[in-house]
Amino acid sequence: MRPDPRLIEKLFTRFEADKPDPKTELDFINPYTLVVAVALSAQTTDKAVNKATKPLFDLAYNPFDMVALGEEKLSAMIASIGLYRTKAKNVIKLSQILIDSYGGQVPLNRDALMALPGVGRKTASVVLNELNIEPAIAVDTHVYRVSHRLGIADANTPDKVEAQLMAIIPQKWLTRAHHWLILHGRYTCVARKPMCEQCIVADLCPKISVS
DNA sequence: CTCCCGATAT
DNA sequence: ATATCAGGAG
Repeated sequence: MRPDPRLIEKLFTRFEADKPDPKTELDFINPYTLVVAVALSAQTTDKAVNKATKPLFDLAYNPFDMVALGEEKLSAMIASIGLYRTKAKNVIKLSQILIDSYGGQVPLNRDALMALPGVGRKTASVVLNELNIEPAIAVDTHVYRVSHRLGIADANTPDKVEAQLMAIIPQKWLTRAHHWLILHGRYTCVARKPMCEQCIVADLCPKISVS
């Protein structure tokens, strides 16, 4: 694996000028709603999640109100989202754990977050990074695909790709890099038909596509 | 590895 | 019709 340092330099310098302070496109109003929104976003677009969480968070923006709402009603409110039954179950369980073990607050460390049902490494990374607890590269479908195509990672699991990215990306960009890679993947280096004509680093891209 | 799963783009 | 979308758990 020999990533081209000029590619990262060019891509991130452009993003830094264009979008110096990127943040998640998921709507949330506090750490709790951030955890829930990210957990709901698995295999689902941010737009679809936001559409469902808008009325939901109006009713329940803390674990107490969420548990009071109950799994049945929650399930109905997020039925437009993929994998909604599993997610409803997880959100209720997770909320109950926050009440029982953390006084209704969200524990802001990786181990505690990952112990919550429906919260894996990727979701924990998003939360920790978004709340500026610690720099983290959440390797989702976009980051995985983009990293492979750009030739800045070649490992075959999200965890290994994360390690490669952490090692390659300059410290000053670590916190924002994950947002930038997602934005690049979501709007330019899209899965089906990448828009290489409008890509800032097309000239440096090895153009290795991934399935 | 399989299952969970609706909305949207192609 | 089918691939894809801020994955995680059994």
